[in-house]
Amino acid sequence: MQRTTRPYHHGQLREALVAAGFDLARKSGPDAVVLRAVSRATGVSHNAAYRHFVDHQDLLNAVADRCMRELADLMQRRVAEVRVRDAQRRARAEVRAIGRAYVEFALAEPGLFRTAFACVPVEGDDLPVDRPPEAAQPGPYELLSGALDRAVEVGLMAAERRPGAEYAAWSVVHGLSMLFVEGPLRALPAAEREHAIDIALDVVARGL
Amino acid sequence: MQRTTRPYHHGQLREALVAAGFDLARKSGPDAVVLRAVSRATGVSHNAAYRHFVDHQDLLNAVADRCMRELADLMQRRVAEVRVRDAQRRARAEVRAIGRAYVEFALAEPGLFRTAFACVPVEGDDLPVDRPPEAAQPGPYELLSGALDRAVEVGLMAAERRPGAEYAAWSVVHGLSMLFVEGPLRALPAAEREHAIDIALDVVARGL
DNA sequence: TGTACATCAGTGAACGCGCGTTCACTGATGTAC
DNA sequence: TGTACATCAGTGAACGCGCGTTCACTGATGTAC
Repeated sequence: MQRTTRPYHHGQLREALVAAGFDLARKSGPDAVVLRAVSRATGVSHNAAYRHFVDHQDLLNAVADRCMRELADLMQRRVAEVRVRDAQRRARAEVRAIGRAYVEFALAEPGLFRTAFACVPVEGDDLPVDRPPEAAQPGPYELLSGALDRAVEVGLMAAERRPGAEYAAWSVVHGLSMLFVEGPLRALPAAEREHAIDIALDVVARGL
Repeated sequence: MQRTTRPYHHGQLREALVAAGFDLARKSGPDAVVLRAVSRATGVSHNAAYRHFVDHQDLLNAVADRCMRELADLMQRRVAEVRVRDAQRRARAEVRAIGRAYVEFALAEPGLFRTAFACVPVEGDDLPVDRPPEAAQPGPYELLSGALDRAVEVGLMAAERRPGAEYAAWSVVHGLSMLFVEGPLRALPAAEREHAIDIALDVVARGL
């Protein structure tokens, strides 16, 4: 791939720009994902990007999408690691793994986490145009909903408790993440932080 | 106060600048609280502010403090409105009022809410220097902790559940606020949103 | 009561920065004949 | 197989913007004598 003399036509410029934006987001959060810096990092003039994105916002959306996908990937990986036989205990472990993965991601990759939520297309809104390939992959919300559905199927959770449960679960992990990543709890010692996360997840698990 | 010819010395410039910043924050969030706009709104040259703040950051901190105080005020007002005799039910209603007030504030004043958390001094960190007058007033965290303490005193909540309970409660309301104010749920219809809030608060109440 | 003077609280012009965006352009590529 | 030409994907210079911050300054105020 890496040639000594880069050809005039890059060939994968869009992907390269998004990747560069992703790196910038990881290091410094959403505000660092600016057109000029992204072009600079890709080694391309700063308006080449306009061949692939209509806008700065358009680029930021693409980067945010990738951050969101990264979060979903971690959640799926953590769910796949669950090694429990008993169906009910398994369902419980999976929901918990999803919640923990959410917070784990936020703490391990604050820049990506903040970028993922910096400029998301609104949930449930009709997507702008055709984007079937990546829309097919389940996002964090779908993963959580699926896990809760399984908890009901398996008898772990009462069916009448199911509607709206995802909002409660999502809120706790999102709140924990925000408070620890960029909120007033960001300086809490790691041990105390882990304890707080455990307690919060317990409370929700008990409430559901 | 309002004289036709403003005297050269403003007299209350610091307060006036913070007030202008507060208005800007209310309308357009933390990013709108910039030195020049604040000075402009106050009718003063854009570096007069340097007589009262060392920095742009310093000004933003002062505005954020005021936003946080506004949030705490609403919480206190909502708690004061609770009209329940029975001690246990009262404690429960107060905790709930605090949680609801938090989300209510975020939804009614998204700009102030975001500003309050845009650049908060870290919780538990030793405050920069001498600021005894406003440090005396209880912040949102203190109000919540107090309400939970009362729930234990009154026998509503088991004492062994108390440690860390504020993290769980805070996380839910903060998560709800973030998801609805600037997160992926910001376009949820109001009715569904209220329902989601109720359910999430129920879940936590049951879990505690 | 008057006055010199230090100090405080503003002003106005200017600097440099990085940004998004637009313009006219050039180099590379694909395709119809 | 060759060639004209439309189209695509980059370049480089420039514009205008608003910002934070600094500089030398001036007007107002308080205080020692």
